[in-house]
Amino acid sequence: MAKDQRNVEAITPMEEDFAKWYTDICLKAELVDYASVKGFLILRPYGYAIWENIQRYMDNEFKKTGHTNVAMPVLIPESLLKKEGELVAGFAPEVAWVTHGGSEKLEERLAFRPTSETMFCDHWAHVLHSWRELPMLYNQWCSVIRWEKTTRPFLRSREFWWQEGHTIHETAEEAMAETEQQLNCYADVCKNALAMPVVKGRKTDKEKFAGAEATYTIECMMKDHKALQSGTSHYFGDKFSRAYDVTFTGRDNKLQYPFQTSWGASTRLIGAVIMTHSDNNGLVLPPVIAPTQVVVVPIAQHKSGVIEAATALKDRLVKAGLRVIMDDSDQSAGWKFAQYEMKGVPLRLEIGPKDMEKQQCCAARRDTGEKCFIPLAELETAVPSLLQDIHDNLYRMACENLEENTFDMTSWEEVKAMAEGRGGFARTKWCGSLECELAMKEKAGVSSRCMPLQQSGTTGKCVVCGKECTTDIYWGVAY
RNA sequence: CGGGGUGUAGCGCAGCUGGUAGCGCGCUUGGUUCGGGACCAAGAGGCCGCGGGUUCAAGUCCCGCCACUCCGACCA
Repeated sequence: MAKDQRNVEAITPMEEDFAKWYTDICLKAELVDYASVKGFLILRPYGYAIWENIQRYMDNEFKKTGHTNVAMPVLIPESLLKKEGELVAGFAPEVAWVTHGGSEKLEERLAFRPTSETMFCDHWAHVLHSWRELPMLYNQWCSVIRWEKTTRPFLRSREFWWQEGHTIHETAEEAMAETEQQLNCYADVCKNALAMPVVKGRKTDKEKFAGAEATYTIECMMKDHKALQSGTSHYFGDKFSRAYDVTFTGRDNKLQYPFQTSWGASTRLIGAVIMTHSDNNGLVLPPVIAPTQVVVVPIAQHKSGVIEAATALKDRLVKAGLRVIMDDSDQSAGWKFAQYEMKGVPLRLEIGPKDMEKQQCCAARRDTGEKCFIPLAELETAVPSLLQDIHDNLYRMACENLEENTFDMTSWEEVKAMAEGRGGFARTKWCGSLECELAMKEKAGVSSRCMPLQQSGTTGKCVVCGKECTTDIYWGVAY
């Protein structure tokens, strides 16, 4: 009836079709729109506001550890891009090229950056002279283009927005420490801002970044038990320095090559947040990144004093430092409830004539749907504390999902059964050979996610070949 | 790149065997409503994805293309 008439507004339940559920949320929570070029996205105001909050939070963290922001050009001359062989080989199939300037054909093709290592190296080759100038701790916020074959909002698009940190250091140890520090930074951001637990680990040679000596990753588990790589940190050694001839005079007065890192996290994090917390009523946002943390809905707003009471509520919370809106539009209260649930607003406050009499308002949590009454006198303490509870609860539920769907396994047959069933992460022993890694993909249908930083230290048998080995590794089906 | 699905109003769709479009939601205006997706009335809104063909006549049949989407392969 009324419900049926509203079907247009409803989203596909995740149990029915997880992929459809996901894109429904992206569109109906008004995060994105499809652009006119395949694989390109428009971040709508609400989606961009989420990204801005993630950006602000991360940028602040980067600055705490001495990083500064820079801006590099979007175009890379072909000759520059090709100086480091592995990087070119890795990215060649997905580089977009500019071939004309106005009506004239260019002498040399220009690549739209798929990542900016080459330009940072080129720049450092110009400006770096002495060990005294090290380390150089740079970051840039930008978009990059990779010509992906299949695309999905936030998870894989041909253009995406991200930050890429690039640093050079005097010693390998320092660069390694930086790589690790930034991996931990990402994990902390996930926990404290996005309420997402991660598995920290190192990628196998097969899965590591083109040209890197070591790639570290944070892997998240989505509600469908698939893995999403949500951030990476790379250690390059002096490989790029040598390829691009970046040198400095060391303390010993000899010419040396600096050691380099890069690390990145993108708008994919928004996809991760969606698939970690959201439900069949729509988006669920952690309070730290929610553009609107509290929505005030006046009830029976035509009655005298209600709008004023709702406005006062909003003003007090804004003054307390929260992001709050009050919706006195002509929609029915029920419509507003559903609408702000769709948009993932963490907390809704209702105030009507009955509440005004009792000097209270009604609070409804987005995460659990629970309602409670807050005495108006306690507003400024009760609301922030509720928001904190919501964050903690989201994190706790995401941890449960990760833990309950991570399994210790000893044979590829078990892993296969899991992958084909409810999914999840399989934690096994691995001998370290490419053959066994490939076999897991072929036989069990999973790819290696990472070798967790926390290794058990025990000895066991490789999940494929049965050889004695010590390395713990995670496998899963990935986005 | 391979396989499937879908393109008709802003959104979701109907339109059987050809006769140049319809429903619901949304939108606009006015009124009554408001504690879980309100109701009444009057309106506005269409190169039926694009290009060819067949036909007196094409949303409908045929061919080609494009876009979106799902599943693989590939892939930060």
